[in-house]
Amino acid sequence: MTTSQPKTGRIRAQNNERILAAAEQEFVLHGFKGTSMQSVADRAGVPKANVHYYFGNKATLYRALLEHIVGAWLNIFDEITPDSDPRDVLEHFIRTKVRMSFTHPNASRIFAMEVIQGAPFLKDYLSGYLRNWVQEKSAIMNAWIEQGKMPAIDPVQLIFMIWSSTQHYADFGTQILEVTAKRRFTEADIRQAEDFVTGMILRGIGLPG
Amino acid sequence: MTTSQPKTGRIRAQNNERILAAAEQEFVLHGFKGTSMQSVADRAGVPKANVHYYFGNKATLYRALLEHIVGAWLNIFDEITPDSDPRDVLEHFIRTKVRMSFTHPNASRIFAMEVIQGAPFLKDYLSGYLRNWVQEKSAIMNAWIEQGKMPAIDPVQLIFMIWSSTQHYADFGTQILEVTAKRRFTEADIRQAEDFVTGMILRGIGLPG
DNA sequence: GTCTATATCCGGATAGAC
DNA sequence: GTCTATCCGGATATAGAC
Repeated sequence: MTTSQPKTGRIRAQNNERILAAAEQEFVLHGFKGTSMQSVADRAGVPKANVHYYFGNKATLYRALLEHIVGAWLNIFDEITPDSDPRDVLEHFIRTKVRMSFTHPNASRIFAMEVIQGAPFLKDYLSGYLRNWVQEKSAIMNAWIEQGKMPAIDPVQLIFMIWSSTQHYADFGTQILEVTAKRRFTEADIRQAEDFVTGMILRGIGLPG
Repeated sequence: MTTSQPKTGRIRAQNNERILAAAEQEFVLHGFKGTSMQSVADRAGVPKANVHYYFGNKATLYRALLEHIVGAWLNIFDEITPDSDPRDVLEHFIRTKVRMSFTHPNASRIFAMEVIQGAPFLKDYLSGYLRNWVQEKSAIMNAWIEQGKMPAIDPVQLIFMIWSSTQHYADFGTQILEVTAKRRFTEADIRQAEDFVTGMILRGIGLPG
């Protein structure tokens, strides 16, 4: 027979996905050290040896996951230019980040745990790419301020505040659910969070809608 | 002195402290599952068996640490009354929380990791004490709003935003240091963060200084 | 490519000497 | 009260059958 097995890596790609998805769950629940390859394999529905076959070892699997997450992150680090309207750009950025916190909470959580533990795998990313990104965006915001399109607000502090208040809905989602006595979030909850954070920050800057 | 050995548990109290301090470091760095009793013992400078002698098992040690942290937390959950001035109370609360993030970052980090992982040890605390606390404070803020002392802002969302933007300096301290290319935080950094967060939130509410 | 069986090591917990 | 020696379950990783 030519073969009943697709010669290319269709099964491979499928297993790769299954393992990464399972790893995401396990790493969120138990952290890097606390996660066992066996639990990842069980959740993915494959033998443990296959996880090693696909990813070699635990550190490589974890790194692959982080890269996957950071990669998706960078896509919403959209194009802001000095000619943009501050209110439009910031509102779009905030709403996107809030929504992502609700739709992809585990990505945010794994990133948060990595940073809380001292970013042993992501130090280079933080001091390299991310630092550069912050400097670029800060420069643009300072241009806005000089052009009188926005009051004088420290751009770096502003970026930290946007990150923290938006990611909170992912990282502390458990706390929010418990405190508000909900079982899960609805579309209305997402809208409410979006509106609240957007409103607070734009008024805080001095750019009310 | 009559004896060179204190007869009471002075050594015991001392060892207790050393072990708890070591545990705090280890749990922050490696999480609950990832922390070994051996590493805690090594950091505390005592044999591993002594950690078991003092705390029985890992879960009990971890619980003792969480209680210690949450206990310190509750003290700044100060007395807010309907007669208080919103601006004064909120400013005091925000400044205190920002400062605590810089002075006791590990407490915040352990709490954050616990919540991110689904709060397996703290669910009762979140759905019990903390939910109640949020309801109380929300009721007071709603009273302020009815009295016209403050614009109509959702108190629950406001509390989440204060938590997130203040704790960020502890939980994501590593990221902030890397992005700003600093080795550690100074008193000036703390003041700047305090002023920024206080200003943003008070203006966001509609209560500028 | 896939999975079973296993080598090797580490972690939690305790027994028992001092 | 303190610490050494040890038990045992479980984890990473791999060898080798299929």
